[in-house]
Amino acid sequence: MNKVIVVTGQTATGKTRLALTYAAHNNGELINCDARQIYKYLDIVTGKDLTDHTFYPVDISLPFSVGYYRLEDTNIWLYDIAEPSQYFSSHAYARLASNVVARVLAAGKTPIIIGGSYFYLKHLLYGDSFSEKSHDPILRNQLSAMTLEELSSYLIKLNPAMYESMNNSDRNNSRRLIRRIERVMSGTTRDVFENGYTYTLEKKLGHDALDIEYIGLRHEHREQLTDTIIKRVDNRLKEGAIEEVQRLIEKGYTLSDPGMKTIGCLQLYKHLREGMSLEKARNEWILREVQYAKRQYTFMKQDPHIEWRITA
RNA sequence: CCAGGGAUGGCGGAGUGGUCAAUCGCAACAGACUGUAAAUCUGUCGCCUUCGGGCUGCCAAGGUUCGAAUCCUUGUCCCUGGA
Repeated sequence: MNKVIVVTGQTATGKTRLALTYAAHNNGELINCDARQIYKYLDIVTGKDLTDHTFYPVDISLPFSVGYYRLEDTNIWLYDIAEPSQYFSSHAYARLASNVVARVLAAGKTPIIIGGSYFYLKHLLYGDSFSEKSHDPILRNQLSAMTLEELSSYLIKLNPAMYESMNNSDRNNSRRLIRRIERVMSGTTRDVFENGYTYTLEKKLGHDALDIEYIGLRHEHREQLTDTIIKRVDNRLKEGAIEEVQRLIEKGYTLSDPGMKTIGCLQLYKHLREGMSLEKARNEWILREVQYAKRQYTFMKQDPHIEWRITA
């Protein structure tokens, strides 16, 4: 039976280190599942673990530059697949990642999916729909001018059941309302997670069954989390995070580009362009990252398959 | 030492006699998550509670008033200008 290893969990828990150990013992290759490391030029801020910056492209005829880097004695896939200005989605991730998983399996190796973007992972492991209808930027743009009340009544008019199925939190979330409207208008109203937490990865790959080892790494408590993140942020600043963001600014990227909203990048942008002090930018970076780590665990702990481990 | 300004819940900051346990923002805590997810959104947020309500409360002490975070007196501390 083909083996697939998944290493997810909170940020700054040493996922890469663990994944590399797995790779060494299982003849594995790493597949990135980090929503920010998919962006080019965001290396230091997102903490890409690269020693050799030679990129080996592989054409899989999708509008992203898929390929791998060499890392220690293995390969790491799905770094640097999109421009910071490029729209990316969980759906695109699931397609790309399952393609790469198939490729690695075909080469007789063990795919090791690694990263803390649980929403992406959820789509890859449990998502069931590969609808060809993509997002509709024009529609989204039009809808984004509407108020919450207008969006709600519009959706109720289009499909009351769809609105009814939303919880209070989502009904106040204009992005979610817009996406529902978009789904209704494109006819993709089917539940992508209709099978709950039943793996759908096999089906996507056309494999019979996969032996999935699914690890989640988390911090023991808040203090440890905070300490680790402080060290990490200071380290990235030392490694040249500011200069990296400066280069992005010089390339012409602005806060309207998706990649620029990355934690750390955003704060350094404010420091470089909006007069925020470096100290304040640093503190906000740390804070946002800690908050993010907590959100990650809230989301992930619902997944019954994750085998949790406390990071050392 | 003189003149003026100010002290509000973990922080910032509204409120200038009743509808104030006190707008709002942040932080914190909990949660949501069907193509932006390191995103976006929701709930709680003085103490106690049988969730009806009860208690303490806006620097301190005293006073005015039916009633004070809000008015008066004194004290303490902070800020600005002048000696």
